[in-house]
Amino acid sequence: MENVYKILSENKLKATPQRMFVYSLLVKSNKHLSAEEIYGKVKKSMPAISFATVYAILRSFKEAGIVKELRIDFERSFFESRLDEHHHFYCEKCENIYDVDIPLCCALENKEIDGHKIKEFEGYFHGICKKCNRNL
Amino acid sequence: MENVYKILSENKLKATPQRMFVYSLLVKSNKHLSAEEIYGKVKKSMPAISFATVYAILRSFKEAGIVKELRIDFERSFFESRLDEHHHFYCEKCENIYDVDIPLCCALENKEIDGHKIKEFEGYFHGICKKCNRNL
DNA sequence: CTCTGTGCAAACTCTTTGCACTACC
DNA sequence: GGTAGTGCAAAGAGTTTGCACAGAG
Repeated sequence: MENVYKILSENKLKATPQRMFVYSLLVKSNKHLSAEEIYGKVKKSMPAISFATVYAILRSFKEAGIVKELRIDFERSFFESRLDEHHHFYCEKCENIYDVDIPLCCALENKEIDGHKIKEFEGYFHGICKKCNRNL
Repeated sequence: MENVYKILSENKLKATPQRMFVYSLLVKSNKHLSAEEIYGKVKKSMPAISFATVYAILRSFKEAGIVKELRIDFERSFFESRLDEHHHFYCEKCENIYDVDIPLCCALENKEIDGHKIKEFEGYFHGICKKCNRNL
């Protein structure tokens, strides 16, 4: 995980054990984790950690631009370490979030829409996932 | 507004003055309103209304499928009465939300992605709007 | 007349803040 | 050593709930 150390340092983030752990989690799990899930996982290794710290860490990551916050669910935020453009599918049955890797190109030709300058784009699909469809 | 009465009734929603008012608001303003904005506007005409009622009304509308809830902002939900597929642009400067009416077709060919069945799709753009760009 | 909707206050969830202590750099 | 990060408890924002009363059908 000296790689994690490097990423944090390069982004001017003090590489504390807590931060290293949280960032590794996000990279390894390669999924969308909620603050609560992160807290739960970190707590196993570092029982003293608090929710406030988890939130502080996630915020610092977000500000440094090394994680993204998603509001797919109406109740809580999810965080992911993937930074490249991709989209999300939310299954209304199992409530899982899947990455969607197709290009939704058409709109982004010149990074502009109705004169507004686009910095980011995310597509959000909503429906029933493959697995749940089979089990119907 | 006898039209509003009809829409509510058709959707098995008791047409109370509060509901008629809230629904008219959403249709007329033709924008994305937060619960707080709605509450503020309704209160002018019906000072006795409470937040709980606004939320109850919005929830009933959502369940009946006559409004949609958007989570564009990380802090609060917005509600809109437009039901057709369209997308949203969020300006990080003025925090305004603009409708985007281009088709983001490619993905939706057969209403399916990676085997997952798509019911809804929304594209979310994030950047600096035309107006704010001019004022930079 | 009945049953759903409304209004109020209090509860709940997720997230943030203030402050003292700790530990990276 | 100095400053930024951590841990704790308490506060804050948005939203929901429980319950009694009111009013739409």
